[in-house]
Amino acid sequence: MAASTLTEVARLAGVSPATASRVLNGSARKPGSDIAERVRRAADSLGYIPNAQAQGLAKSSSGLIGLIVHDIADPYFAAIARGVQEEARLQHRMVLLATTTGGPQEEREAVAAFAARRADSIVIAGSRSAKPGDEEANTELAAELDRYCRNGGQVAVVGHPVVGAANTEGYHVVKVPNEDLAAALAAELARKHQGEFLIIGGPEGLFTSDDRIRGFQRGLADAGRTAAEVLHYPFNRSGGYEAGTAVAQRIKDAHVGSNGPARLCIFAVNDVMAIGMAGALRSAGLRIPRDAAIAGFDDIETLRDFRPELSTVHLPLEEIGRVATRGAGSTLNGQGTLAVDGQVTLRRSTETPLP
Amino acid sequence: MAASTLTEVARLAGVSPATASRVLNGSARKPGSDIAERVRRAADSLGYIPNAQAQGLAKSSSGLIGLIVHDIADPYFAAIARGVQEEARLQHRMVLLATTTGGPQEEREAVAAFAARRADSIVIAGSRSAKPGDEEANTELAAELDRYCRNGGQVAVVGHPVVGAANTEGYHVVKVPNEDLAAALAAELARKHQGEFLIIGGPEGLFTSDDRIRGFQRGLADAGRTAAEVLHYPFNRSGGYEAGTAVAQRIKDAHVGSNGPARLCIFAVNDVMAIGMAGALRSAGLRIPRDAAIAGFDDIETLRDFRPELSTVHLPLEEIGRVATRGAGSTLNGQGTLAVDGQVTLRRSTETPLP
DNA sequence: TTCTAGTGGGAAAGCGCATTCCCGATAGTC
DNA sequence: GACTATCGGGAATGCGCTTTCCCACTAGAA
Repeated sequence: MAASTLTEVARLAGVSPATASRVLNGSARKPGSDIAERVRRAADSLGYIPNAQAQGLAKSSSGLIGLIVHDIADPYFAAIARGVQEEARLQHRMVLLATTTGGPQEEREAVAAFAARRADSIVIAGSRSAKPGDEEANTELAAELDRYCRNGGQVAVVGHPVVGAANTEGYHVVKVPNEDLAAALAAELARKHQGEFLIIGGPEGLFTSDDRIRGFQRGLADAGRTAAEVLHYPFNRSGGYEAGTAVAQRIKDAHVGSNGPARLCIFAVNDVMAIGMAGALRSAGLRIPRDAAIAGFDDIETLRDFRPELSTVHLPLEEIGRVATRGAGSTLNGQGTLAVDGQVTLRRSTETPLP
Repeated sequence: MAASTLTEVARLAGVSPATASRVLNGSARKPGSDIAERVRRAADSLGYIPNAQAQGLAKSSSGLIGLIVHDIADPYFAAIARGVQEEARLQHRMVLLATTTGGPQEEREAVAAFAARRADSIVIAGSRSAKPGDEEANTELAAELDRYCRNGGQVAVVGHPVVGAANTEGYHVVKVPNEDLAAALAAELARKHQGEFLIIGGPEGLFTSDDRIRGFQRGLADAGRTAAEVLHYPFNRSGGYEAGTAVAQRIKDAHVGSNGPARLCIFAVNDVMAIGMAGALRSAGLRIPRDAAIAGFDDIETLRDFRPELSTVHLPLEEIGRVATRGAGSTLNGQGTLAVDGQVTLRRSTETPLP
């Protein structure tokens, strides 16, 4: 038994397919109530489910929202995804998920796939990158997005515009003030922290990472401190852990002469890296904040149960997901920049330990 | 400018739409290489992207996999989603996401929406429930699934069959031996733990929770221990926290007379509840494992960085997602039960503290 | 009464594609 | 060389639905 069609419903109700369509799927024209009732009963008894593909084809719109993340199991993306999902539900749309661990090339494929499915809008949450090898892929991604927009699609990018993307109508950017927030964080930390600073960044060329690094350095400079050394590691927990093992050795070495330099303050450009870092330091027998201070960025939900409580910059992740989806959902405001704000949040990991 | 169509490509290449279709979208018949080349060039120059909706309509299949979870930001579901996503990519399909915080009613809607989109298969990861008010909704959900299967859809349910679902062809269950694993956990804990046991469960009627409770009790009984008291709270972190505040008071009261009873051992039926519980106890000034032992279930990735290290039952969550997707992807093995296994994993949270 | 405006329903034309069927041309067989 | 199989391409149909256009009919105005 194949799923029953609108035509079958119409026949059973003794009306034309046109009328059945008008009754069952909101149309401007409302058929008479007796007829409507008859159609509805017929649909019910047949267990009619409209074929969204056919509807989409006829109306050329699909009720689909494409979401691109690097890794859905990363708490950062998961939180954004939750926001997207919420807003999508409000708009009676469904979310189409794509994960792209592998950079612009995969993102381009995802955009093409979404375009093929005629998604109404696309939300790109993964961070943009301008790594040396990625120029071409980035250009292609931009071209793909451009084409998608010109065909009436709506795009919202979280954090940073896609390199080289034309400022087409339908192209939105959810602006996250990464740089300013990182600067504010640095300012706060500089106030209460006398020792050196160390920055653990993602790969060079990753905008989110670069912005935060730049901001942090600016904050330090404004506070009259010397620039911090920057280490580059993968932009995930493993990267943080890796960095941590290296840093742990340094810290120990520094302590050798005893009466060593003041405690190091480490800024990891996102929370998962900070968590990895903390894990590595702990494995090495170091304690936080006793032997080093650590701060992260994002304020992912995981931090709630992480100890020591991690200083970070709070970002309204779900809200970001909602805003992006909303922005990409209504063509009303045309192109434009949507903004969200964050907040420096100091916790125990950067407190000065009692002597 | 609207997206270009196959017909336009064909015209530009000077061939019929049929030929263009055969060239661009893998057909059994391969047109001559010169013609193929011409078509491909035409498609390229027009930036042709096939309309998946139309393809789906014509072929009546969509390349879509529907995934139903309670909350995509919950680490448990996020991990499963990652597995589903991986496998979907292998199958060149896309994942359609639905979150249903609200029980069978919403799940039914999600299934209907997936059916409307003609998803090739559906993976249901949220746990089944048989709460008193849910009978009707459950019946409807079962009916909806049944209809979906009869129309050729493939369904994979994680953990527990949907109540009342007919054993239709195309209906798969990924069996998780919750009960046995919980029993094994209880056995291990009974060996090293002398004091009383306490079980923090989810709402009554939630199968996953009930199975684990039953298993744990059985394990205790087999070890000659008296049955544990069971408390019911919401099946998430908040539920665990709530339970924790109540339990903290008990523990303190018990200690009042000093020389009180042996340390309590708490089994929370999933890790997020265990984490919430641990958080509440810590807030109340209690320490783990000094003042109480805690064990969870699932071994979510978050545990890796949680302290104290939580004893739990390891479940291969990503693998579960993959297996479910695979099972629901190939109609080869027909209906049937797919199995995964877990492993009791004892860590510090249930160790006996040094006196 | 006659004409117009308005109303409610149906017929039919797509939406973009896959696919069946058909047909001309070429190759192969005796 | 006549006949059949095979191949490569095109015409046409249909997937299930929306929407425009058209028509019959009723009601109101002159």
